[in-house]
Amino acid sequence: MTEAVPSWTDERVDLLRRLWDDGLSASQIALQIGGVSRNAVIGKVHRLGLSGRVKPIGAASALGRRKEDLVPAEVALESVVVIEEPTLPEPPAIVAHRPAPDFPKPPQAVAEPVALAVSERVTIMDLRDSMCRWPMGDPTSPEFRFCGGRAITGLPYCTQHAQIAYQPAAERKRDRRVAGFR
DNA sequence: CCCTGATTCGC
DNA sequence: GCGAATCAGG
Repeated sequence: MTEAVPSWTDERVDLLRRLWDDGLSASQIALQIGGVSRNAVIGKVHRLGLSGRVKPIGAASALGRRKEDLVPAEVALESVVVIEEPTLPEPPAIVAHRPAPDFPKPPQAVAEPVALAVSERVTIMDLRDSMCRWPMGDPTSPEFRFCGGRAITGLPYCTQHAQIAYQPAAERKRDRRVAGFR
C-alpha cells in the first residue's frame, strides 16, 4: 500500500484548471491538490498553456491587500472583533468554502487533534495579523480561542486548517485526506 | 522576509 | 513531460 504520489491524472489536471481559473496562486493550488510543489503547479500550468491570468488574486501581498477576511465564526464575534481596516475587503475567491462555526468533532477521534494539539492558541486579544483564526471552542465562552498558528498569506487559516476549510469541492467523496498529516 | 509567476534545463 | 532551481519582481 504505498502512497504512490499521483501524477497529473485527468482529475488533478481538471482540478488544477479550475483552481487556476478561480485565481488561486500556484502555492495555494499546490496545497489544495497536495503532493505537488508550487513549481510543479506552475510548470504544469505552462505546459497546459494556462499561463497569463487576468486576475492574480492569490497574490495578496503583491496586491497590498489585507488578508483579513471575515469568516462566519468571526461574524458572530464582530462586536468584539477589532477594527483592522475601515473598509472591508472583498471575499476570497476560493473554491468550496466549508467553514465550521465550531470545530468539527467526530465521535471517533481523528489523528488531527493530536498533531495540532500543540498549536499555540490565542485569545482575540492576542490574535495578530497572519495568525490562523480558526475558531476553537464556544465563541461565547471565555475559554474561546483561535488557533493562532502561522496563517497562509491570503488566507485566514494556517495550512492545516486551510485544508479543512477549503477542501476541493468535487472528487472528495472518497478521497478523505486527513489534514495536517504529511 | 514574506510572497508571486516565468524560465531554464537536467532528468 | 516533469519539476527543482533559479530568476525577476511586488
